[in-house]
Amino acid sequence: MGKRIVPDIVVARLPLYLQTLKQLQREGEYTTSSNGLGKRIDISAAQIRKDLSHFGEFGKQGTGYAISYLIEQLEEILNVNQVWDMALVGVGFLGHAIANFRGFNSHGFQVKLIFDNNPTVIGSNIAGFIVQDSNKMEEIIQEHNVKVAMITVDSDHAQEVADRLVKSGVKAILNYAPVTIKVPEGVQIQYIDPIIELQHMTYYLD
Amino acid sequence: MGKRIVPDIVVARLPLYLQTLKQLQREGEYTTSSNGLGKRIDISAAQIRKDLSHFGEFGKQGTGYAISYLIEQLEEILNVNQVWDMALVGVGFLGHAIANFRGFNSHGFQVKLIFDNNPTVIGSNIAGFIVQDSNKMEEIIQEHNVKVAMITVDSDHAQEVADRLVKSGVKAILNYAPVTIKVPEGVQIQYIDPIIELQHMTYYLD
DNA sequence: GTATATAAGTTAAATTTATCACAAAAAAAT
DNA sequence: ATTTTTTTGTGATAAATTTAACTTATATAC
Repeated sequence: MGKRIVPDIVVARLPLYLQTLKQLQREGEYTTSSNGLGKRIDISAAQIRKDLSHFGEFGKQGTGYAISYLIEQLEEILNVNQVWDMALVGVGFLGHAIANFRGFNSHGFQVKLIFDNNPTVIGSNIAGFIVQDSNKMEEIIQEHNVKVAMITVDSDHAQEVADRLVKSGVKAILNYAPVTIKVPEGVQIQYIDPIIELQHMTYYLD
Repeated sequence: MGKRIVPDIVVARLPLYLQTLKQLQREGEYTTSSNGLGKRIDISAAQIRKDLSHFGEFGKQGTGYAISYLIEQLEEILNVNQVWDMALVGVGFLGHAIANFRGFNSHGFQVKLIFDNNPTVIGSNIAGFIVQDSNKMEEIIQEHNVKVAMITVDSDHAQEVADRLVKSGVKAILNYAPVTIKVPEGVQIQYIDPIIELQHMTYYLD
């Protein structure tokens, strides 16, 4: 039946389900239920079942879900039954931390290219990668057919970098710069911004 | 009329409005409109007006919003017309990056305490702070009356650290560990997890 | 001075999202 | 072997959220 249109808010919850299933698996569990899974992450059992029902039938009445099977299925749905090469643009403290993060690999991603425009860091080795000149970004990204990128440059340069990434064929951008970026239709963008999250919380504090 | 109950989804958008208004201000603008603001961040003008209407009347027909005034008001609503001291627990690469991040200060936050359990880093100086022994976390956090904390320890220790933070009086936790954490009623929690965001995007890629 | 354009705040409508409740199926208990 | 319990997937219902439309006010153009 192909990929029907699924609400984005549903898609956004799938990675959390996947993460939690993997954790259950690490804890030695083999099966779980919409109820058991939901308790873990404070999501109702009905919602989990409804969400999954957009993609097929993965459970069994009376027993629930076979964890390894549901993981497989979710990985396929989310297209992480493969490893996406990523480009990282900007190697300040944050870029450094991301380059050295060992958590991507087992979840469908790996850093492949690192860029910066600062001559003092270009050519240096970070987490096993030679930092490349961001002037050659378009060329190198195209050559390596990289489709996913992370931006950790400062706010003033984030839009320009994003534009160049898009030109190079990048289709998904994770932006750490605290600024909204415009991308064309068909290019995905997500934001990571601690200040946004902190201010969201302080609303509820006195 | 006090603080009526405002949908959390509305509250979640306010920090983005604030961020964008500050940016407009840096660009030299003095006024904006729901339309102008919305265009920047791909949110409809009606939604911005509706969101703001939960908190009062901040604009003027015909002209729109005075940026500096709206910034002031949003800062008050979000309780960032003050500076919140923060504790940072865990000083790996990521903790390092956060400790050195210069962006918190102008948005209502500052790192005040840094903790780790690794004897080789305890006592060392990071971004001007002496890393403290996490065994003394409760005591020191209470003493400094810190209400906001960031967790950058590994997944296996995140819940335990969160529990101890809560015991110490922390009321808002920003968790960077890729695991869901349980906190009691009245304690705020938010997550930052690049893998979740990346997988959300790869759903839409082929 | 009058007409036109801009734009907030709000009420109503439309849409989206989440919950509920139940039939069907499997497993466990008696 | 039958009853009870667990649990899925789903259609119906309820709730939440967004959009649209409208009234009022201000500013600008003529």
